[in-house]
Amino acid sequence: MTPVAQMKMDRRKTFNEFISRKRLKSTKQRDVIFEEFFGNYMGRHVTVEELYEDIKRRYPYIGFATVYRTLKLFRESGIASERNFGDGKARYEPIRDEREHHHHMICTECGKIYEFANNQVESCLNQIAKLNEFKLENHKLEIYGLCSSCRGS
Amino acid sequence: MTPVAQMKMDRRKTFNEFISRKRLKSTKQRDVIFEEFFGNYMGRHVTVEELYEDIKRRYPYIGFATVYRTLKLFRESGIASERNFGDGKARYEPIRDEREHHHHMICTECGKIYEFANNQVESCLNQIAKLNEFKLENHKLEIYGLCSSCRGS
DNA sequence: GTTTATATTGATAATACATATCAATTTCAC
DNA sequence: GTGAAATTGATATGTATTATCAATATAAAC
Ligand SMILES: [Zn+2]
Ligand SMILES: [Zn+2]
Ligand SMILES: [Zn+2]
Ligand SMILES: [Zn+2]
Repeated sequence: MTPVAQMKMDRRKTFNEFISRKRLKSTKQRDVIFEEFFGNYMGRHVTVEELYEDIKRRYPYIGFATVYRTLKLFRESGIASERNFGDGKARYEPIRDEREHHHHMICTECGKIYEFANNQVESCLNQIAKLNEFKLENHKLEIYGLCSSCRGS
Repeated sequence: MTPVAQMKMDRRKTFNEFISRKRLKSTKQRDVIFEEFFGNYMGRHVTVEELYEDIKRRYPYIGFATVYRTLKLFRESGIASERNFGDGKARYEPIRDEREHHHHMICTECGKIYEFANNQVESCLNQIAKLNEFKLENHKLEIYGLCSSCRGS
């Protein structure tokens, strides 16, 4: 089994456990949205609208609100992250590796999103929180600017 | 003259220059909003609604949209920063010192906003951008968690 | 000071994204 | 299968922001 397929299976397991722990129900719609999200949007940052339009083509009976609600469930269960890059639209990305933690560079010209991780920054933030007696729960770090393609033009 | 008063005068000058450079007009409303914003909200992070409610008490003739538009002008002219801390409401803060650059810690319990600055983080971000051939225009860094008062409870 | 062109204003409508409502339907423990 | 409870999809509502526009204020030209 490929690592990606393995990962997808792990997320499915996590989600199923979440569903049963919370006494929720598994439905056809949730299955479809899971498959679409973890099948086609690995490493991407999709808006609810985009995912809905995508799914609607093959599953026109699936409603808008259901996609919203399901992505929220994905987030709650810890298999997806919600991101917000200042354009007013929430974006979701599948969590690939629980230990993986990354931030984003967003090109203000073409809108492309790049990812990066940096241990030094992370430890700095922990230190800063500690210094201020602040219990760090999470943090948000984004770089906005021009990507290598766009800065040349 | 106190440093704060001096700073306020500097911002006023910058704004006036912006107004005349862009061939805009100075109005009674803009004066009132400037006075209120730079008089009572130094070091704070005020929402449009809050500022509007505050101003309305003494200047009921000033409209909602005007406050929105004026804060946007403050931002464009470089005398105010717009911030967004994930509650869906834009916040504005007077820029105290052009060289000053800071980020925020937001308490998820009481909503209090703390400021911090850190040179090491800044140089890390510059390096990261450079490494990815990314032309850094600006960046956003926030720490969410519990402040010292709230973590104790 | 008067005229005139243009920017501004405030009330309100419109937009955009997200959430709430609710009757009909589906799921699942029994 | 039965019934309680969750889910669904269509739609309404909420919330923050922006657009519209006629009336007004400003400032430059005269
Ligand atoms: Zn680009
Ligand atoms: Zn990402
Ligand atoms: Zn607190
Ligand atoms: Zn600040």
